[in-house]
Amino acid sequence: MAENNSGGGDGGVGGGGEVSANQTIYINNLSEKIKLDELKKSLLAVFSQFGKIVEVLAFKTLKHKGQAWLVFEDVSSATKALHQMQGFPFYDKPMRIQYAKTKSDVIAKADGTFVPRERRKRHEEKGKKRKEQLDASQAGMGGVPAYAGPYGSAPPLSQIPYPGGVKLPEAPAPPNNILFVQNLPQETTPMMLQMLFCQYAGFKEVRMVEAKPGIAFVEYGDEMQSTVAMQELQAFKLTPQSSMLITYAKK
DNA sequence: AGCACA
Repeated sequence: MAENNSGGGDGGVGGGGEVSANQTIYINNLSEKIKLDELKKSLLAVFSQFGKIVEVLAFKTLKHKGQAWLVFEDVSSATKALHQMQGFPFYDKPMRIQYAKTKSDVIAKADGTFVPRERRKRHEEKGKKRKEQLDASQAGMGGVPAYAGPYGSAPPLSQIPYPGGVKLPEAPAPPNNILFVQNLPQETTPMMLQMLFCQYAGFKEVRMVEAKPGIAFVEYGDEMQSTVAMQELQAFKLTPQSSMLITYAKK
């Protein structure tokens, strides 16, 4: 009888340093040319499919550009996102995704373990090589009252309307009824795409471009309908190694 | 490359 490891390690042997599972994923190799606000909205748009997102953090400082933290409500969502979106071409650069090294403040505040940073920063110490088991993580935190609904006051980020797609700022196509699909595997046929896109209301037709393999146009009746299809199929994998990238077509 | 909490 095989015993499943319940929630513990997946068998992945990471190439780099290993970090344990976290509700927050750390993304780097992001384009640094994108405005922060757009970057965060686009990340939200593409990652909401994996579960509720509590917060998206990104910064412009030298040390932190090209990186973002995405806080999921559940670890399982973070795990799905990490595996499925690994290497996903985002603004023409493949995302590199890891679990964040530490718990996000918003999560710590929710579970009552939040410690203000001014105190944390002074806790740097060197020279101790001895291991000691000091994690009394179950110790009751007497001082901090935990709210019943910490997420209730947070804005429901995952419900923010889709901002306008994952696309380069120099090619800003306004929302319209035609979708531009990129990063399709070589073997994609119009029939495959039709099967996929015809599930959504207003579907009219799919056109592939023979001169340029890997892309397609999908037309809907109006932009509301194309937007729904875009949101549902964003990052859909026709093969395990390629996620499709959907934007609005340029007119 | 780079792990924070605007």
